[in-house]
Amino acid sequence: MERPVRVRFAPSPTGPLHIGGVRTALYNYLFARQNGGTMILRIEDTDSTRFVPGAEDYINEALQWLGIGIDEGVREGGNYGPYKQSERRDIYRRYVKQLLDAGRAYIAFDTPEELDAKRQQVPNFQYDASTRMSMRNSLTMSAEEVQSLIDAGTKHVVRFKIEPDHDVVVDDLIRGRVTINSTVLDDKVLYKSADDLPTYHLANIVDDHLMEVSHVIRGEEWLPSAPLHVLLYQALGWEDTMPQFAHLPLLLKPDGKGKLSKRDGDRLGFPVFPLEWHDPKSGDVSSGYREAGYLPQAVVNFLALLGWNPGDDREMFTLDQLVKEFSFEHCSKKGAKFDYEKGKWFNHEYLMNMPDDELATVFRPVLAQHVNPDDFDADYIARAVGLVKSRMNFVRELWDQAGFFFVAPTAYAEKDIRKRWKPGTDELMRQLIEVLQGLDDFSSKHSEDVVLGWIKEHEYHMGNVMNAFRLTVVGECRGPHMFDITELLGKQETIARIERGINNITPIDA
RNA sequence: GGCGUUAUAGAGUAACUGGUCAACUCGUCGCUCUUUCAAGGCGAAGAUUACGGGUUCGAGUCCCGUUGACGCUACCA
Repeated sequence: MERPVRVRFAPSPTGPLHIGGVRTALYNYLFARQNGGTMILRIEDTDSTRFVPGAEDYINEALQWLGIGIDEGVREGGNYGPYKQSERRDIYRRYVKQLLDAGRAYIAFDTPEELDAKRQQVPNFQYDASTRMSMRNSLTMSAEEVQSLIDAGTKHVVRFKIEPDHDVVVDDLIRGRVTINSTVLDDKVLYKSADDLPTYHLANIVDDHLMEVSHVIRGEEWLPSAPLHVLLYQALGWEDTMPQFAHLPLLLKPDGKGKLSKRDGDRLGFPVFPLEWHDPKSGDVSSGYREAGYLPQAVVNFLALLGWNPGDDREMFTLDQLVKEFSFEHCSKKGAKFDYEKGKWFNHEYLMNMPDDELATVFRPVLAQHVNPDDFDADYIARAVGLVKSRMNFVRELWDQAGFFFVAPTAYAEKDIRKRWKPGTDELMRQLIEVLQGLDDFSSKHSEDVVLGWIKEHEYHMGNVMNAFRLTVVGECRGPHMFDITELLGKQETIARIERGINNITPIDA
């Protein structure tokens, strides 16, 4: 009964991959890797009306960025292709015919308009055993009549014929045994007339069977249709190899109610997509985690913990560690409100723990927006970044914190001038230049000793001197340890900045 | 409306098959370090475990009911 583990992530190319979809992909990947199994990427493009160009590439790029590797798919190939549903029409037709021949499905001629009208006049109308005999279908018409309509090119769909009053059981790896009575299920359309393609339900079951999928790991929104899928497996005679199901809790809006959506990102100011997305139709741009300065490891770690836990207090995990630790037993059943603040914290942690030279590499593109990075030594950039990394959550914020290492201040914070630059401060700074000028060793430790000694000797006010000093060098009163800054800047540049400050800063009367 | 899922501090989660003051992280607030801003360290506030019954010596953990939330209810996935 033990089958090789084969799982699939099966998104629709109807837009950018949603962050909730990313998590589903991640869990599939973790489970596959953990069991030495295969991760399949199947493109479910059976809704031709919602197809969005570029969406498929986006999915591939996003998964790649996050390190979620695919073993079989449109790009990767494999022995179970094609991996795009629109290229599997003939396969689906074969099984629709099988169902039709076996009397498990039937042809229906009711138009969408007729169905709408029916739903208008009959409250809670459902196309099922109780109503199907009053509709226009192959169950209520003669074979000749049906054939002639088909020959005349009349649009029609194929519906699954559900026998009422059967308890359908779904054994879910996360939720346990779920039982639904077949009476509440409707005769789902399996094959659409509109675009000559199957619906999700049929395509899904056929593909999962043919691709020998062992575990279906998907969002909770599919739980209500899982019984239908079980019935389909039975009708097709595939019950013995039916995959095991695991329905994941949904990602909810951080504040209010409902599923996390694209709009929440716009409204609350955080990305809900892994990568930036330019909508080809509307031209709208949606922000992405990558562009916002997130590290893929941080996004993966953050997402993994939304709906799963290791069973203890640990929360920092690499992808490989997650592969080892993941389990359905520790998946939560409750929808998780999207906690963006915690996401920021994860990114902060990852950034903090990154070696300075690596951080400098990620920072380079941001730096290039302001100066030419080649004008600076790689080591210089790394050290500058290392000094400020504790005070940011995103790579782009590195410029706000470390910009003064690359461009001398041209403006000075008014608030700080008001507080720290009094009449006479310029004279103090001239003396400071003298002191610094005399230093042969400009290291942080040594210059600190000397300058502090000088301040004590003259009984100057420590805060006033140091902050005025900082003002000339940084442009405002914030940043890392003062002498770490001057060590990196060097003697010449430090003194030049003090001089510039003396010439450009004038006291503001309170 | 129907069906299903679900319910532990503001948020994410712990608490093995019922047994010490319900734990951890994020966030919030305070203190500390410091020449500044962070980080770090220390600490605080915050939960009658949705509500109501029951079983039991004992229930967040078991049973019944109620309510809320979420999902599905398309020729969308």
